[in-house]
Amino acid sequence: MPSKTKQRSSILAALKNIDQPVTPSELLNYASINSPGLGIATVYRYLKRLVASSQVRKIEAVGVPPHYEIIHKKDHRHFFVCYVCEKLSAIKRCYNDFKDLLIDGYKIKSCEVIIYGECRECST
Amino acid sequence: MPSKTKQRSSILAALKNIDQPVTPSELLNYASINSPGLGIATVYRYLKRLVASSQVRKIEAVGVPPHYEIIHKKDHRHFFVCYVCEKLSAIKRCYNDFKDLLIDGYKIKSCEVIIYGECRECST
DNA sequence: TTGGATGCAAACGCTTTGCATAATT
DNA sequence: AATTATGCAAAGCGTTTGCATCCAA
Repeated sequence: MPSKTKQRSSILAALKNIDQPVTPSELLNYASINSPGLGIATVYRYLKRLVASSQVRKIEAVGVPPHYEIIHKKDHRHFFVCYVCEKLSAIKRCYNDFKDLLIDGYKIKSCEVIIYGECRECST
Repeated sequence: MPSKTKQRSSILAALKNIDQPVTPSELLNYASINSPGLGIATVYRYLKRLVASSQVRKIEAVGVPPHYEIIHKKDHRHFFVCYVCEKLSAIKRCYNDFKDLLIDGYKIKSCEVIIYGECRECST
């Protein structure tokens, strides 16, 4: 079953199943269930393609490693980083556009909002 | 003049003079003018302290290396990344808070907005 | 048979750390 | 004298790349 050419579909399926930001190594672990022997290089190579083709979003936040997640529509999302448990999570989809932030002559392609604080579990 | 213990003041002065997001190596170059022989390790070590003490903000955006900048008040800023020239810049200070994004039980400490697109120079 | 996909290991670049030295108190 | 700061070089770590192999068309 783990034919050597079905690695990409395992990676993509993993991304869709998780539907939350994940790190490359987390993705490797998850996708390896269906694709034993999958290499980290393949994960990185495919993620790069997916980002380039706007199927996947790369999220870089302070204090946590880069995360990746499936893009559903032309949405953007807000992310939350807890500085106690150091976890990154998507907090909601948001269809607001940020035209009020527009500056003359600048063309907005996408927008990323990252909120840092303390999550519910760590607040109590 | 370049006594071995005035390195930190050179680094801090450079950050204040620039007053724009810079990479560690850019900061090294700039601070080295007043502190020849300054090492990159000292820059990283001091930046870490400054971030920990909330004097400096670290900005991580997709496609560009991490940048650092002086924090002026309890402001937050919006950043713009041009995907053509691949430069990151601060576009304005913003004193809005993001209470509308608040979720029950979450405590917001800070918020970062990064806009990706095409800058004025690259649009023309 | 030709081109793309993959795993492995080496290479890479940024960041951190160990250690000896030097400055500060 | 003890503590802290520094430069250098080595180590770390995540990511990329070269290359031989494997698979698909």
